[in-house]
Amino acid sequence: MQEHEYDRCEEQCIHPEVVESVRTQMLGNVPAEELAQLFKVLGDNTRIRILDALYRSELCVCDITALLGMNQSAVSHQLRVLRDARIVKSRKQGKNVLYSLDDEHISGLVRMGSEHVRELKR
Amino acid sequence: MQEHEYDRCEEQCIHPEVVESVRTQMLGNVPAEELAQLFKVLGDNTRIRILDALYRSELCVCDITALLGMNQSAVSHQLRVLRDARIVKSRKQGKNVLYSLDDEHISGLVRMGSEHVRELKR
DNA sequence: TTTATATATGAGCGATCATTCATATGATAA
DNA sequence: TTATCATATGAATGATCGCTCATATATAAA
Repeated sequence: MQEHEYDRCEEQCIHPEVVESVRTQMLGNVPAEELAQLFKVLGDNTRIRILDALYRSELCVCDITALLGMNQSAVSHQLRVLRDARIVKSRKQGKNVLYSLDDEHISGLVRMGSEHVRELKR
Repeated sequence: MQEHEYDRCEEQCIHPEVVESVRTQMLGNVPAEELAQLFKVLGDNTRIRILDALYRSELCVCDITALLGMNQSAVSHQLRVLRDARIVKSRKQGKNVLYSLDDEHISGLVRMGSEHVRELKR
């Protein structure tokens, strides 16, 4: 018996059956990467504050800039990241560009995340 | 009338009433930062794959290492990040350390995020 | 005890990213 | 047209972050 070999972590890991079973159930590489990418976009303080604001109302860039108290260029750069991820959408109105949330899943994610954060406090 | 001043974007922004109303509703700085921090932790391919695996079964470090096909040190470093964020918990069993999800909100977030990603495909 | 194995961790490196500055674009007003 | 204003964007920079390598700790077996 080469049970010695089967127990080596480097090659076979400790629980080969469990590992094989989990492997067949797991997300593919592409969906996992896309999911990570979505969370990465949500994982920034400035972008969260923008989404929190847009959750309350459609806003133009300079309203957002005033709300966050930061540089207009920085806000526009982050809006572009959110737009590219199709988390927000925009429409033009005269000289202004009005932004709003693009998807109801996003407010759901923010709400559920907030709940988790609140839980941790206790 | 100094409407000129009130319309300047730099100081007053375009829609002062909307901005004031939104400002009173928004998350405080601390909760917003905590929320961003949570999403930041979820926003990495390796960590998403670990959570996806742990969602299926409690696993020891070397099972996870085998599943992801990567270096044990890298896995341990990411497990520490997840543990610090209280997204996973661990228990010792002999020489092994078994990891599992710490909170039901996390699987909810992953499920909702996956839905969003799936929506975008269409 | 000594040896082997599972996991954790610090330092260093390269890559990514958020912000700033300067400037470009696009639209309105004069 | 020209001037002004709202927004977008490229380049540069400093900070953050994930991975690797080496090593430390801890448990179990010999």
